[in-house]
Amino acid sequence: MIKITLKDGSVKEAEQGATILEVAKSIHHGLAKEAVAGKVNGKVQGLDYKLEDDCELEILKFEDEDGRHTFRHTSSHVLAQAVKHLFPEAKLGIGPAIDNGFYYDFDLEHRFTDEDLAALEKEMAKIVQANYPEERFELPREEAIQFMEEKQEPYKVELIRDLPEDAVISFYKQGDFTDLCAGPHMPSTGAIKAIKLMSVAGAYWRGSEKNKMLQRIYAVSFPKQKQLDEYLEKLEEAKKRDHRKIGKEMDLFAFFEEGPGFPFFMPNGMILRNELETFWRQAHRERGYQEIKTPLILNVEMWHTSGHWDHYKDNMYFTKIDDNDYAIKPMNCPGSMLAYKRKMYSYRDFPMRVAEMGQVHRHELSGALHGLMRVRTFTQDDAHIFMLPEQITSEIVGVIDFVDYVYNLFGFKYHIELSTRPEDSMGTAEEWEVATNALKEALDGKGIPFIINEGDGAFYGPKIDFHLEDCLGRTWQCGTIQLDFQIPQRFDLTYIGSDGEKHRPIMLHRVIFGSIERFIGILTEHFAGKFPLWLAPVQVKLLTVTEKFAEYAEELGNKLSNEGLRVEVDVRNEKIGYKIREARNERVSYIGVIGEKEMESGTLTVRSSKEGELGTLNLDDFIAKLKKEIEEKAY
RNA sequence: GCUGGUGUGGCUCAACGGUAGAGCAGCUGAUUUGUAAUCAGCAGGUUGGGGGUUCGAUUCCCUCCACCAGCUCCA
Repeated sequence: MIKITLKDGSVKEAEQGATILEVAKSIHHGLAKEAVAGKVNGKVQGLDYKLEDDCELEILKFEDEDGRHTFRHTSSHVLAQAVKHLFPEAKLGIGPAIDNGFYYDFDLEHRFTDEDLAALEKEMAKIVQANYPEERFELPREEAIQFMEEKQEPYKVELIRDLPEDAVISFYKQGDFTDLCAGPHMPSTGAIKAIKLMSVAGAYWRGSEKNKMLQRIYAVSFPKQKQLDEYLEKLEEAKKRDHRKIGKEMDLFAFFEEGPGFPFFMPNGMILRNELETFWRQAHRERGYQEIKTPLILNVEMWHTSGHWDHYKDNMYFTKIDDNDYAIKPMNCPGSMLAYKRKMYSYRDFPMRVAEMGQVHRHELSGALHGLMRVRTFTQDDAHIFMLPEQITSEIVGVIDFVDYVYNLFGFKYHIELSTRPEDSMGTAEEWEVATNALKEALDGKGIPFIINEGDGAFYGPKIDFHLEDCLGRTWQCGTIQLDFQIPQRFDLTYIGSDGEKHRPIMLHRVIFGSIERFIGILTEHFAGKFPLWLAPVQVKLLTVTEKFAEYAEELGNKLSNEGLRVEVDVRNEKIGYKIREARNERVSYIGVIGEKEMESGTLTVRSSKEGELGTLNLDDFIAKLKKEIEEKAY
């Protein structure tokens, strides 16, 4: 007998060699029914995995992330099997589970159409119906290669060849289909009751644009049809929050064919933007930042000095002035370096925090543009912090806290990534290591979890990235902290130390919002257009029941307006239901209805976009409520 | 940039080898109305641009542009 410690801490005895499924059955019949995999001493295993020693065991259901991955990984094999049935000439790429589903890559001359996807769904249903058991087997390297060569799967052969010498090479067989796979898998294909093939997209083999582009089929699967229906419904709901849709509906911003990737901000959008900037300036003043503004265009020589010419010119726009070459800035740092160099500094001046709302232009690939999230001109809420070596950690921590404060203000969830040295970079390995460690230590010191994003740093230094989610759960980098030993060298920045000698300052680049444009995109989707009151383009809209009350409504409107509130008054000769409907569609924060009883009692009947009906309030109470809400930046 | 898809009045969409239609929005008039659409009338489009096939193209073909999904890239 072996001892199995379960997730709740209880200990269960079982015969040596018992499978996870058998243990699940012995705990509860229902649990065994829902089980999709197990976690043995922290490692995910299939339900048929035999427990040989004392261990910790967690039974995984579809609701558990690891369980869901196993379920969908098996789903991807079902997809591949279906494709092989219908398109035997298709060559297999890879087919992993991802956060919200799974995909499989195929190399195939024929292009998958919507009709093909429908046919594949049917074929997959047959495979599920057949309930093929998943049979695992291992092969030595040469045999494995030979096996896949015989099946004419060149991509699989390449994968096997690239596996480390000592790797166990395993395969999973389900009916007439066998795939190279580390597993684990479901015991059989039968549990995958609901499958939806979502889309086909091109994807480079192994993620490199130098390789052939394969066809990737994205899909989702669930144990129950109902779960799939709910998922699809949720997706539809999420799409209603899309900032491109809401931006149009609320008239916040616009794009025109004349300027792809160049957003126009409309009056309502400018209110949001200006409120954000006002808040930003105040918050920076409180934290000891100065503010500057540097030009959009500087000569090309300077971009050689900064290193941008060598490492970034494909993303830059250029222009000529009097036959001399100039570039439009893609980043604010070089301008900030010139500003720094205008005078001498003492170590006593440090840390020196210099902020800039800087508009930059970058040539992004046409296919990468996405509403306000990725544009070709955007405003970074930039700052450069010049400091002494011993100030590095406290400054980084200060910025992390600043970002956290701002994101919490909106109730954002975020995750942090640490991006390390890219292939195309400046500086020595030692400098990169020191800089990377400084960032890492600051995060570790605060006990903040982060993931490492290898090779994704800026060309001049490693960075901490703060990622926020959009309506579909896609994440976008917003805040970033970048430690830079390179650009201060290139511009020969100095300060006078306590020893009277010249030294090189350490510099930090950082943004909080990241880009105002992207941040507004995220805000819009996060709040579905129902912005916190302090940001709302229209805070109050007064609606008259009939034209009789127009004069009184205008008078109230003026009073509210004089209190600094953004007010509109709708005195049109329309039914009150119609006006309410319209105001709601405009996502006005507070709707005030004014009719006979309100005029007599000097009140208004209020409806909040977030709280619904609030009843009848007198004007002073209403103003006080709104002012408090604005003051608190409540959301 | 790459792969696939889409492009019809301000918005959402219909039609289709025979020269475009609806709803909403807009304008005009009537209605004076109590919590998500009052009624009627009017106006609005060289069907993304260019080229080709055809007696005839919005429809078929080519090309360019933009947008959407994904890849690559990134704030």
